[in-house]
Amino acid sequence: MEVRTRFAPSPTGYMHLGNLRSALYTYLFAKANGGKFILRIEDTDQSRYVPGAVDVIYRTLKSIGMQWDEGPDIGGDYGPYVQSERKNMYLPYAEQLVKAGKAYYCFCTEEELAERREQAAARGETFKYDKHCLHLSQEEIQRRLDAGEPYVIRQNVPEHGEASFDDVLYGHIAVDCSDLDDMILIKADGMPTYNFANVIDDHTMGITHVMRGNEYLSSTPKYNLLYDAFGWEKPTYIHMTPIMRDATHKLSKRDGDAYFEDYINKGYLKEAIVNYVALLGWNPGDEREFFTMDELIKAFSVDGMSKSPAIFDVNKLTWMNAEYVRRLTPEQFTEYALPYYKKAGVGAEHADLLARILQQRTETFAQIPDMLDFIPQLPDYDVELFTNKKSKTNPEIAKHVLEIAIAALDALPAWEEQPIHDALLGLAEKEGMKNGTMLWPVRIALAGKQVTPGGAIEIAILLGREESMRRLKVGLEKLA
RNA sequence: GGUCCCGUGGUCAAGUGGUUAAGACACCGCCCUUUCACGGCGGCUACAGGAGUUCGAAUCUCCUCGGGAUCACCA
Repeated sequence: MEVRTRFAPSPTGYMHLGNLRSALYTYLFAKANGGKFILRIEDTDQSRYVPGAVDVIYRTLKSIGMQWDEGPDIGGDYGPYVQSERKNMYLPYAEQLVKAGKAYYCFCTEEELAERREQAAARGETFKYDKHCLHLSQEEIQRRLDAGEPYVIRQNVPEHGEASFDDVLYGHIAVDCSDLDDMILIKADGMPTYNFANVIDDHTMGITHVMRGNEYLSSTPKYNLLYDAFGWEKPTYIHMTPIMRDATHKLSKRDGDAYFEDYINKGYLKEAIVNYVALLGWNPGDEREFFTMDELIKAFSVDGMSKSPAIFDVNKLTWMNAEYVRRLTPEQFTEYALPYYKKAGVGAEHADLLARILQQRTETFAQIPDMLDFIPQLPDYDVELFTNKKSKTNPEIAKHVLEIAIAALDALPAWEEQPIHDALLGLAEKEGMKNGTMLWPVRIALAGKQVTPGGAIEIAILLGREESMRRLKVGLEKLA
């Protein structure tokens, strides 16, 4: 039988990393088994409607290479794929259950329920619906229905016995039916509850493997009761762990860094995010850490999925992103970096050089403006910077170095890397000093900061002859 | 609170009765070096606790503790 999995997000306008990972595993599982990956939009809660939110889902999934085989935009044999367009499918199924005695009409109002719930709480008990309306006579039910009284349809959970299901990861999970509540299937407005809609949708769409968040672990036995009531074949269940912010909290929107978009905006590469997230809660069984989408499909297996939640470590994501950045071609690097050069006020005329010095030290592209901040304007720096033990420099030595460096550079016919390099290093040799002793003061004078991407020579090129000479002289003045 | 799930270093994790308990990130040190970074080498740190079963337990069982989920006419 062909494997069919589904990703069923609510359109909120953002792609939560936890959802992204669930979608990814769901996709990988389908593809690893030669199956189909279906996209279903769960938009029944119109109060949460966000314009354009569905497009965010489409765009994000597509951009990371997760193409669905059936979905709202491309159709398929099991449509419609938007839940709000399926809304009149559910009631008949519920009525079928009522006829079979597996569900029943309930006329208890929300107010009554709330009151009984309060009373139960006062006694320190957990409220459970008492099947009051199950015992209504056929005549009374019909009379109240005819009278147009509002009603819901509830699942009739057996009073005794066991409800259970088998999860690929968690194994056999069983609960006593007496612990289960008669959950509402159809609401007073005629719409299905999420739980019911899910069962119906998954079955009618031929979903063979239901992969979803861990939070459904405790309600799944009830779902299986429904499958049994219908006489349907149950899907295989695979419940997935959440991504955590720390040991006790899920990654949530309140943290401001729970969304895929957050990281894109911070200058992370989408491939790195996907790669990292894939490894949070799954491992390939070998030492590999870097995967393209195709490689993930080949390597993916449920065996590698973790049963315990994983804490999101931005440190490791950043490391992985840096690895991806280094693997870019210089041209690709420049393409990504360009907006950040602009932000820094740095032109792209030395793009090759910039890529050469920046690529090895860029963890996220958002770091670039800070790294280049000294280029548009010389920072106001302290002479203390000319002192460096390892390079064996101090203000006195620096003064001498700058004097001879200015003379030597001034005499250069061309402002190019090789001549500058030869001039400066030649000078160091002639003076009998370490290269560092020669180059430290020059770099400090050129950049006005202690840490720079690239060395004195690269910076001289980036600044150009005129600005470089000016800055060297400013440095000399500071030392006078 | 009831029910269910989870528990190997700071983090991700390998491990399925016999291992010096992998590896990666982070951290620390050294080397390289034109600062930083990259790169190379090395180091630190873990089986939640307790009973059992067994010749032998991170691995099996039970209890305790810790954490999470769920108990809606929300999805």
